[in-house]
Amino acid sequence: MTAARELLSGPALRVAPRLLGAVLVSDIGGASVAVRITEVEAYEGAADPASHAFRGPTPRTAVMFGPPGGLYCYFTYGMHWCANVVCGTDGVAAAVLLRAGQIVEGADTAFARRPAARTARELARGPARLASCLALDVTTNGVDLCDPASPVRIEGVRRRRPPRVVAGPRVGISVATDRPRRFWVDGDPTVSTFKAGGRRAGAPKRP
DNA sequence: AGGACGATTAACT
DNA sequence: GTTAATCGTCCTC
Repeated sequence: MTAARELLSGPALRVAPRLLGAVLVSDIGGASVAVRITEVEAYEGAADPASHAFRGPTPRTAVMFGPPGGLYCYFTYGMHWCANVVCGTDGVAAAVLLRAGQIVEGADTAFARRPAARTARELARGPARLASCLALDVTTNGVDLCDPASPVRIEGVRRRRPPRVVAGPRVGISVATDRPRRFWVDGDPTVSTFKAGGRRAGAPKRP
């Protein structure tokens, strides 16, 4: 196994903070776009009711049950794609959702793919925005991020989490809030706005 | 075969 | 602060 894949293998809670600062590179449609990851979320498999893999493997979640280093892309809300890095080993479904990042290469292409973006910092601020900047969709589902021949690759995965990492609750999730599973680079302007527990910013749910 | 809903975003008031 | 857009997936007949 390659060193990079080794670093991507293991429980999502351990791999997730490691991805902060790593760079995802996409070579699609003749253009190269790269994003430095600034915000992620950990999704475990059977033990995590918020995970797509919670109810066992399906055609959609097959990649999540595959080898670590895979790219799991899924379609949501009838219009958006989001992307995960698969990290589970031995048939255990686990993945890290890529929530936000800073475009470090191919900004012109990213702007062309995201006409609504007015500034560079909002290009990849949010999981669906990040995916669209890199043209991640059904055609990239399951690609091996550790294969130099892949159209999408990951570089610079660290052995330990970088400095200034903060943890908190996942976004858009109202179950399994027992512990923080979202990690981001503190103070980074590309990190998405915080929305806890399945509702928009505001007071926590009261019984 | 039918229907509810979502790991979201953009555009509103 | 609120809400529409829009459709694949999965659960329930």
